[in-house]
Order: sequence, then structure tokens, then C-alpha cells
Amino acid sequence: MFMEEKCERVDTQQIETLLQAIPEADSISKMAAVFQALQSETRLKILFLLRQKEMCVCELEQALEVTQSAVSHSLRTLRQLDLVRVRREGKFTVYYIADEHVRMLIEMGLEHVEEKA
Amino acid sequence: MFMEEKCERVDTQQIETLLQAIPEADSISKMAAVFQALQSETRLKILFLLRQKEMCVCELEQALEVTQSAVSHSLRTLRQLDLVRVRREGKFTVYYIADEHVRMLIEMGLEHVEEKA
DNA sequence: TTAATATATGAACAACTGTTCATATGTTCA
DNA sequence: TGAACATATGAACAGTTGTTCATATATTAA
Repeated sequence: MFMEEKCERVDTQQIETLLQAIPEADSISKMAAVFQALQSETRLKILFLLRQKEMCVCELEQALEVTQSAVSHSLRTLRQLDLVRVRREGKFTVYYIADEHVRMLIEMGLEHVEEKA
Repeated sequence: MFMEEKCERVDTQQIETLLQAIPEADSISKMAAVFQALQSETRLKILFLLRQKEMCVCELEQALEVTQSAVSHSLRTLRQLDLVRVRREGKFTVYYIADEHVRMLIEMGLEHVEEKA
């Protein structure tokens, strides 16, 4: 079996081994979706707000100065990835951070960027 | 000073306080950039590979099955955000994970998605 | 020098994202 | 009931991203 020529550092056998040790395609794909959700400033702000206190949509709307529709769309994205969860409370829909994991994630991200300042 | 009408749960004063407690705009913006970088499957795979062993561009190219150009562009993004760092080694450019923080970040992301499986 | 190898960069294009607008659904209270 | 409030959803559009192709730069060895 012929192997394409690569630079002399490449050890095809070793690369194979390294590839087997990375998470499976499905996990990578889901992770990409999670980080994709965290890449929006609006959604980050939502998480930093919810980190302090669970809130309904209209509270978030007021805090963020975007339309109710935009907040709702953002919340759906976060909800679908289980980054936030939801609870009905009469006519209000109350959102809150899903778990400690999510808190850690945004904490790590924040520390990374503040570290360099 | 007139306040727009909002739903009865909104406490304008409290919202103001919550807003002051979220990271400043510049940090949010930088965080968004970091998560934006982590949202690409190619870049995630690069990080999961580098987590095991520092590698030069052509090793990554072989492992990932995308063009050398694509790898290089991805590495630049990661480099600019200080997620990976670089070292010259003769004619090779060796990339490696910037610090333990970055390892934690991808670890958290992975745990979050695997937790639900 | 020059040729070969390794990496970086710019342009261009298809694919995707976030927002708004318009509208639908769900809930409460009169 | 129905009117008012709270939230969700679909369509559409501008802006952004990731890839490839073509080419430039950097390093080594001859």
C-alpha cells in the first residue's frame, strides 16, 4: 500500500494512534455546536446574567437592548444544547443555567481572556 | 425620567445592578472570539491532537485531511487568541497548546457533551 | 547561488449566523 | 369568552466564516 510523501517528521503509524485518541466525530461535532453557541456576545451576556439570577425573557430583553425575538432565538439555541433550562411560572418563562459545568465553561473562558490583560 | 413599560417581573434597578456585575464589553468580546475559534471542528481536532503531542504543520495536515492552507489558516486563528503557541525548529514550525487553561476549556466542553450520552 | 521543502497569506466563493419584522401560540384575568 | 400580556417561530437579509486555489516567504542543503 502506497503512502503519499510527507515531510520527514511525519510518522504515519503514530498519527494513526493519535487520531484514535481524539474524541469520536459525534462528540467533536456536538462540542463545536456548544462553542458555536458561546461565540455570540448576546448569548454570553445572557449566561452572565443568568449566572447571577434566573430570569424571564422580558427581563433579559430589557437588560440586553435587543428585540424580544432576538432574545427568544438566542435562548432556544442555548436550550437546545442544554446550556440553559426552562421553567414555566404562570405567564412567565423562567430561564436558568443548566448546571455547574456551564458555569465552569464561561468561567474558564473569562479567565483565559482576563489573564492576558 | 420616564421608564418604558415592561412586564411586571422587571425591576429596572435590579437589572442595572446585574448588568454591572457582568464582565466588561471588551472581555465579552474577547471571549466570543475564543469560543468562535473553538467552534470549528477542524480547530477542535487540532487542539485534541496537540493535547497529546506538539506537532508541525505537515503532521497536522496529514492527520486532518484538509489542505495545508486550511491548517495554516486555522492555526493562525488559534495562535492569535493565544490558544496555541509556536516554536521554530529548523525548517519546521512546531505548534503546541498554550497552557493548562486551554486544556481545561476543551476538557469542559467534552465533558458537557459526553455527559448527556 | 539555486532547488526543494515547509509554512503563510490574500482573494474569492459557498455556506452559515444573528438580527429584525411579522405573526402565531400560550397564559391570565376581567 | 375575549383582550392583554408573554413568548416562540418562520422568513429574509446583511454580515461573517472556512475552505480552496494561487502565490509569497522562509529555511535548508546542494
